[in-house]
Amino acid sequence: MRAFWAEGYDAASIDRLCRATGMPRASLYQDFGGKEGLFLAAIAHYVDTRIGPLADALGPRGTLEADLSAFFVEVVALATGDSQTPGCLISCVLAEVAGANDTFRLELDRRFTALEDRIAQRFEHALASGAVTDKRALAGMLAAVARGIMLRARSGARAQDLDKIARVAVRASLRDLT
Amino acid sequence: MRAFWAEGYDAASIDRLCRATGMPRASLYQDFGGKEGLFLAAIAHYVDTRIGPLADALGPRGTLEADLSAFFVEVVALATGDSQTPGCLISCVLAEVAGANDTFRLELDRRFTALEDRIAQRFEHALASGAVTDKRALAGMLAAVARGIMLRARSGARAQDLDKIARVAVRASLRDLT
DNA sequence: ATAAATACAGAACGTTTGTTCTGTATATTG
DNA sequence: CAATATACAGAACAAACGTTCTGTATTTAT
Repeated sequence: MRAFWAEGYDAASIDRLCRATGMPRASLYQDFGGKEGLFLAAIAHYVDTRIGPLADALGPRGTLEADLSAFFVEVVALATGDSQTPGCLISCVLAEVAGANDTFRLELDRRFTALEDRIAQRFEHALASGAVTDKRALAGMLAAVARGIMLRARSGARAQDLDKIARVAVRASLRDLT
Repeated sequence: MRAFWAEGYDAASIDRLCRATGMPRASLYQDFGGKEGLFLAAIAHYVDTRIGPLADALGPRGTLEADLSAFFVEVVALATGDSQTPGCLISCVLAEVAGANDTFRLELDRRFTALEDRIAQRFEHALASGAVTDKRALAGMLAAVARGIMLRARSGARAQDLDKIARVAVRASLRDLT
């Protein structure tokens, strides 16, 4: 997972992946069927271990504002926490290979949709069902900000600057609700 | 440019690039020095022909709201206009290879910063200099939304849904200004 | 027209790629 | 303990990679 994350899909060679996982080539092909299968397994592991906590921060635990802020704290931490793996495996790596590979494009769509659903669900909990705002569009907007933050981290942006962006997004989206 | 955009950096082979450009291999190496140089030239051409019009839409031409809306119309059009090249060459392709290549990471940072500067400049024009809002953070937030839209288009999202996200972002950011 | 320089098509280079195969060691099971 | 299956390390594979080279057209400039 970390090899794909740091270097990208094509640049991470089977040799390197074997060394990184401590896995013999034969077992890798036995267990995952090939590079594509290994990559999809890495994505699944990434979602379990990295995106999971991030979605959990949405709660509901506290106020809507507190939960959204906590979510973005996790986003920035994931994007900048390890200097060897800046950005997001899904937004920065899967998104590239999704251009020419239908399997990967569908996987990307599934993972993107899942996060938006999770954010929209938090809004459903917080707001009267008759609220004027389109909750799915609002969730999509916040997910877009999160992904933009991931991309910006890939270019080496400081966590402090990304935090500012996140705070603006949370405040603006809350004002949009009224 | 379109070959890199559609297939990604590594997947676009020199053979394919020669066929796509109608350029002999020797001339390609003569004029661009190699694959990296050709890719950087493709990025520059992309900025000139695709990002330029998008930045021009920011004006100032009309009201702040009208100019921001026009900007996002261009963003969505660029992201979804050609089904063979979904998303953004910079946000979807350059961002991946930036993980393992310092030249590309610096290039990514330069291009990202340039767009944020352009958006911030539009805010400087519209707002009293003493306004409470951090214009750079607000510009960074809108740039993040634009890049999130580019990513979402890479997964096959419909232009109609991306437009909704853009409208929410414009409205929320304007409310944040007061 | 003649000389110098550039442009070109394609073969050739050595690597590296993803994948499969071979033989041996290690577990597992009855 | 014996028989069978699994796991392993590394060789071997054809294919594709980025890059360089060779010889021949084509253009440019005097």
